[in-house]
This record gives sequence, structure tokens and C-alpha cells, in this order.
Amino acid sequence: MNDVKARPEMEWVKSGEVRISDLAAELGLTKGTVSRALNGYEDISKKTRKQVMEAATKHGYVPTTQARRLAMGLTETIGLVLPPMPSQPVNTFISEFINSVSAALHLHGYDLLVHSANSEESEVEPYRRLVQSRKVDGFIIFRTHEKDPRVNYLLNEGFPFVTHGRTARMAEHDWFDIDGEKAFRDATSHLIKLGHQRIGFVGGGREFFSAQLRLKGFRAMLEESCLEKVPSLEQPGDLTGQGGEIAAQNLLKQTRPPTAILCANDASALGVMKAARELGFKIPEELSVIGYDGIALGAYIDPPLTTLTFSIEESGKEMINLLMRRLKNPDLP
Amino acid sequence: MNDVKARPEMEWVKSGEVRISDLAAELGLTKGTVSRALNGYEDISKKTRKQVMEAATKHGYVPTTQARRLAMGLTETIGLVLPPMPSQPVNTFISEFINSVSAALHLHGYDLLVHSANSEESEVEPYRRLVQSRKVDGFIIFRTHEKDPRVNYLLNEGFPFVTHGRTARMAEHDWFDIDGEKAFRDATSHLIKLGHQRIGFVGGGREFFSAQLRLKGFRAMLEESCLEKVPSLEQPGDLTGQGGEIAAQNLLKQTRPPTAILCANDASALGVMKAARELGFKIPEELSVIGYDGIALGAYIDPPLTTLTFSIEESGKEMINLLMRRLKNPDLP
DNA sequence: AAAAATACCGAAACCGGTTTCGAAATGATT
DNA sequence: AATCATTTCGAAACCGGTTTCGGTATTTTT
Repeated sequence: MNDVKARPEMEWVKSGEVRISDLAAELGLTKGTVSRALNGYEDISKKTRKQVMEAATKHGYVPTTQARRLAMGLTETIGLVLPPMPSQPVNTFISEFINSVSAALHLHGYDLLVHSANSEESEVEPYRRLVQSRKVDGFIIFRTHEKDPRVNYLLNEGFPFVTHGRTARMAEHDWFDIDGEKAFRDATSHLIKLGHQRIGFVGGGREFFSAQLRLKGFRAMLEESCLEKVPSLEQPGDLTGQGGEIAAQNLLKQTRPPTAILCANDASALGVMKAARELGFKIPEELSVIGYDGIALGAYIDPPLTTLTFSIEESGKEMINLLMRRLKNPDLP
Repeated sequence: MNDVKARPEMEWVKSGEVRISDLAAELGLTKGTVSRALNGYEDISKKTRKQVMEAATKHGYVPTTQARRLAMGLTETIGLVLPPMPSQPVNTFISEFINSVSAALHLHGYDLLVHSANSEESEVEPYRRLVQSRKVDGFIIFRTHEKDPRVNYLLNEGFPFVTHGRTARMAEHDWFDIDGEKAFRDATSHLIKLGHQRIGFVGGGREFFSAQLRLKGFRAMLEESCLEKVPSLEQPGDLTGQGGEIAAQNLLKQTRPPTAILCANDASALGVMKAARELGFKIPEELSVIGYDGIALGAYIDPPLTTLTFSIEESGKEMINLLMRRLKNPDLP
């Protein structure tokens, strides 16, 4: 079934043939008038507007984006810079995130420009290039650090952006974050009610603010429940499977190993589970493992990964709303 | 460490302040001359060129992209349309692919525009919009169908694109594909040498050409090895975990179940493994399961997923090379 | 030294839209 | 019927670059 044939009522027109001046010439108008008619200006008679509209749809006229952008001084494009590849093995989050962000942007008539980061250069370099060449009107930043050079740069430039994750300067910019603190309070509470007395924690890097908040939630609930804080039960991690393995080994080789382990994300949790198996721990009988991200794959492995979920789609939508609001009026955070 | 301070030698200039006409005025030249000087035209004296270059770097001049694009009639942007979300649960492929493609494009000075597909509208609609508004110079298409409406549309338009995966009209366009046929011949051969006599196969949808080729490789090796073809051992799938579960149930509930199962991708394989566990099959003692994609996560589950790997990064690079070559001279496929 | 070739740069058109301003045509007011 | 207010559109500037063309100034050739 050829798609062209699927639209028999419309004479096939090669795209990109008709310009606004062509329409104007055919209608005996000037291109300025045609432009105003199409863009809903009030100083156009309904008769003229109707004629213009009809001619436009008849010829399949679509304004050339580059010309619009130049004239209007904006790009209607938002930039998203991907982190360097090798760091993220279990990366389902990113593609879901891109998808939701892209869809949300589309509703506002914006496009998504995805840029890859070169691991050799400075973290802000891609942002700088995009800003200077005026290829985007704003940015979406995720995986924020507490002191984030990208945030510093863009704030300094006065360039619009939203972050996924809080930063030290979050009072000065738009941000969105999952309440990981609460999630980990709840998860910890849940484990305690099940009778666990020794709970391990595998964190993300210190540089990731959101991972710090998850740790904070964990600690808060321990204190609230009057459980003693055991430093050796808090292991650093790096949000990767490998990091999870190492952390789990440190936890489980102790004389009194934990009976449950909370992980800052799902990739870590998978690493923890692998290490636990290799050390002979039965999951979930001897050891409970809980991750965070809600990757779809968790349901397909044995034992199924217990994970805390949040909606990536909602996150994307919410972030775009924040960003669009700011693009329309740059006021106060 | 503020990144701005990291460049102490450069006086800080707010980006986007200086235009080409500013440079021209300062140097006492016309903007046409400045443009030619910067773009390496031969009719510029070395002295003038040097002055222009220095003034440009001094002021941090970067040409405005929209203006360049309008004047030159190209966008230097390639479009990538994501498939609707819910279909792909184990989606690490996409983000890796986006990353590699984006990096490869960047080497050629091109940008990547990522667009999300709306599941309610026609598959070609996003492409049509992008073409008509002239937002991209070409496309990257993946997950091709044998008869692909997107391919038909773009061929009809004469619009450049590359596909990841073959199509029925592959003689007419650039494409890149992993030799899945050979991979599955080899895998099948391997299983046979291990002594397996009954090998199951979980395919992808009939609409995915590449999945068909994997099936072809499987069949070819069976025939070559003089094993009888058992239709019931070939189960359709849909490249999802759920599809894999169903297919596995159909395979394993037979009176003489297979001792090994080949899967068209890793997501299917995970579903197969889940179903096999639930039916009491021990992996890998009683049943071998092999997937295809090489997802990084496979190593972290128990038992580890046996998978056939290919380099997504290489694929992306190769595809971009094909596309760039075509953009530079639109000749024959 | 005059003629021809070359190097170098200015002028201006162009890409395809948007937006401001003013004038003509129409309608309303007195 | 003359005056004022509105409606409606044309004219032109503008966005910020690129590229073609032609004309001096300079150098090379004879």
C-alpha cells in the first residue's frame, strides 16, 4: 500500500516548491499581506483571509523554517546534550526521557536537538557552541551535579534551561526532580517493618545531587526508627552495574552483612544481585534488593527486580512546561 | 570550579552580541568581504584575511546559524523519528544508536533532530512535516519494514535518507544492515555442534525485514545440516519480552520441546527465559537460550544472557558516512 | 611605457519570511 | 456634503548571512 495512493483526493505536489511570494503573486497581493493573513493579524478582511487560506492549503504551502527563524529571531528548538557513552550501561532511562521530552516539545511547536558530548572536552563546551551559534532557545539538562558547571555557565549567560535534578543554585533556575528522598524514606520504612535491622545502601556518585537526596531519605528514616547508623553499611557507587558489584562485595563480606540493600538506581541493583549470587546469597530469602528507576526489564529477570518507579513521561512533560513558561516571559525563579 | 574562570585569558563576552556587519564596520570592510575572508575564498589578500580572522576570534564571532541556513538553502540537520514508545520495553539500543549517530553527524558539522512519532497518525506524517517545513536535509530510518511506507514516501520525494535494515526497495536507496543472516547461521551451527537436535526459533514480526533474515539464516543452517524442518518449532514474535513469553510457552508445552531456543532479539530472549523458568525448565542445563543485540545488561542477570553482539557505534558511523556521501552528490544507489 | 593579466575588494542581489508604518478606500458622524 | 474614524492593504525595512559580478589598483607581459 503506497502511502501516496492513500491520499487520492489530494493532487500530489512535490514539497518545497511554493513560496510565500508565489502565493502572493497568484492572489495579486504582497507577501506581507499573505503573511499577516496566515498568521491571524486583525487587519485582514475575512474575504482576503479566506482566499489566502484556501490558496495555501491548495498548494500545500508550508513556510520555510529557516526564514521564519531568521526573521523572528528564535529557533523554536531546545537542546539536549547526552552524556558520554560508556558511562551508562543500562540506559533505558535516556531513550524514554528523550521520547517524552520530544513529544512534549512538539505540542508547543518546538523541536529537539540532540547533541552528543565529547568526553575529551569540557562539559560545558557543547552548550557553549550551541549558544553561540544560536541553534537553540533553551536547554534541558539532566543528571545534574550539586555544583554544576553547565548550570553556572547558562545562568551566567542568562540562557533559559530546566534541569532534571536539583542543584546548589536551584533557587535561581527552573528544575524538576523526583522526590527521591521521600521514596527512599518509604522504602526504608517498608524494610524496617518487615523486620530488617541491618540495611545496606549503595549510593550514586557524590556529584549527583539526586543520589545524595536518596541517601538522605535513607538516613532520615533510620534515625526516625531509632536504628543505629553503621557507616560501613553505606557504600558509595556510581550508578553502574559494575559499581554495584563492588559495593555489594564490600557489604556482604562483612562479619555481619545486611539483610537488605537499597540501591540508588536499577543498574546498581543488578550489579548487587549479581555479586550476591556469586557470594552465595539467596535472593530474596537471605537478602532483599531494591532498586530505583523502574526499568521495564526488571520484570523479566529472576528473581524480578524490586524497584521504585516514577513516570519518566510525566517528568518530561512537566519539565517542558516549565521551560516553555520561561521562554514566554523571562521573569523570576 | 566555575567554568568561566577556567578561561581567564579570554575577556568574557556575552554570546550573540557581535554580527558580521559589526566586524565589517570595525575593519572598514563590507560584510561580503568579511564573509569571504572567513570562508576561505581565494580572492582575499593574506593581510586582510589575517585581520579578519583576528577580529573574529577577538570578539568571539560565530555566524548565526539561521542566517547561514537561509542563505545557503540547507539546514545541516538530519532527522530521526522515534517509534511510538510503548512498543519497546528493553530499549537500550535506541539511546546507544542516537548517541553514535549524533557523534558521527557532529564530525560533519551536522545536527541531529529527534522527533517523536504520534501513534495515532500515519507513520509517514512526521516525515512529511519535516520535509515540508524544510527542517532537515535527510533522514535516518531504523526498524525498517520490508515494504516501508516511509521509504516509499521519501523515494517518491527524492529526499535523501539511509535506513538501518534492508527493505524491498533497497536497490534504490542507501542502507546499512547487520548480517543477521550469517549471525544466525553461525549460532545455529554452534548449537548443532553442541548436540542439539531440536532448536526453536522466536522471530520478530513479519514486517521487520531484518528479523526475516535472521529466520532465513536459521533455516539455511538447519537444511545444510540435514535436520528436518519442524514448523511448530518456528514461533512468531514481536521483538518484545511479552511476545517472547508467549512464543516460549508455545514451544515448551509441546510433547517434544526444543532443547535450545534462538531469539530474534534480546528482549524476546528475556521473555523466553522468564516463561521457561515458570514452566520449570532449568537454564542452561535443560534449555539453551540465545538472544541478539548484545545489550550490556545481559551480563548482570542470572543466568547471564547469551547474546550475539554487533557494534551499534560502528553502525551509526557507517550510516552517516553513507548519508553524507549522498548529500554531497546525489547520484546512483 | 603601453597593454594585458591578475589580485583584491565594494556593491548589490538574494535566501524567504515577519513586522512596522503610512496611505487609500470605505464607512460613520454631524 | 464635508469631516472624521476604521478597515484593509501596499511598500519597504529587516533578520544575518552568502555569492555573483564588476571595477579599480597592482603587477606582469611585450
